[in-house]
Amino acid sequence: MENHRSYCAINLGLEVFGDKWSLIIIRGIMFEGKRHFRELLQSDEKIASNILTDRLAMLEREGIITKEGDPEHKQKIIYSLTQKGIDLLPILTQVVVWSFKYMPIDIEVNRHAKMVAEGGNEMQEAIKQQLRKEHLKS
Amino acid sequence: MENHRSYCAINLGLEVFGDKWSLIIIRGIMFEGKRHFRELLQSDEKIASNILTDRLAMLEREGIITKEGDPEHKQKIIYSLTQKGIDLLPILTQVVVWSFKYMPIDIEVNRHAKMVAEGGNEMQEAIKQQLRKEHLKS
DNA sequence: TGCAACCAGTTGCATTTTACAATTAAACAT
DNA sequence: ATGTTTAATTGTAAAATGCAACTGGTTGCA
Repeated sequence: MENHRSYCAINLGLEVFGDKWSLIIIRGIMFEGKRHFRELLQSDEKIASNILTDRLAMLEREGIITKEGDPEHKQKIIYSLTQKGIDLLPILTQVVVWSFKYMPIDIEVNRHAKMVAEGGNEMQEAIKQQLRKEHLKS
Repeated sequence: MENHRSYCAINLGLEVFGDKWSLIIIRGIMFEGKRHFRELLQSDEKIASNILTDRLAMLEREGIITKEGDPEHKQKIIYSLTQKGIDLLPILTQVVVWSFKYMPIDIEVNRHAKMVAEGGNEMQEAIKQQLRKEHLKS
């Protein structure tokens, strides 16, 4: 049996990704095409390798990502999003929209984010479809 | 000068509300009509009073809430959302939508959340308008 | 075959944050 | 006057995070 702080919808979501790193990792996989540990380690925010290990395990446990060996490179591991992970896109998108309105955004650094934020629902659906193609094996 | 981990839009948002408590507090003010310290302390998730104090100060510093003395009760303090705080509604809404799809939601506990999640854009606009009326003095 | 570089972590330890419980000072109600 | 309510504060233990070094295997290349 799992132990939740409460069964409020907002809380249940926050229990999974309500921390400083989880959505940063999802961003890397979702928007920056990162699929390997080493790539995710290289973010501007400088996540520590033990924290990255911990969060990847948690995200896998929660069914948001999957891991598998890279058939081309026996020492590499490929991280993929599940549908549950892909469905975090609307949350990420709204974070971007809010930050564009209120935070000191570097427009150059956030070209792609700006596109997502301004692209509306059709842009999101296009991205989701692309992600399904690249991440879901079925 | 502020010290940001990075100037990525997603990161800048997470630096403000990317933790286990900030959005729980916003939820209390936004959806449960809580305006006093004591009310916010009474959530199901049982936030500790020192953490609540800390987060309220942070949210005020970030311009997401304001505090003012209650004219009716000199020992009470009223917490209000700013427009920046009200604009967190779409993020909260998407968290609710995601949790309804993937987490073990207690439907009874989340009647209001379900309404928000299913209400679409017009529902959100109605809520925003109501919040502006109750929280913004202008 | 030998060797350096690469990969996904792991380990140990210091620092920071959070949790928990008790306490406080001012304001208020009776 | 006295007890209650309010928004906190304080002290301390526990947990999470940050940091740097290290590991055991893999790969590319000479």
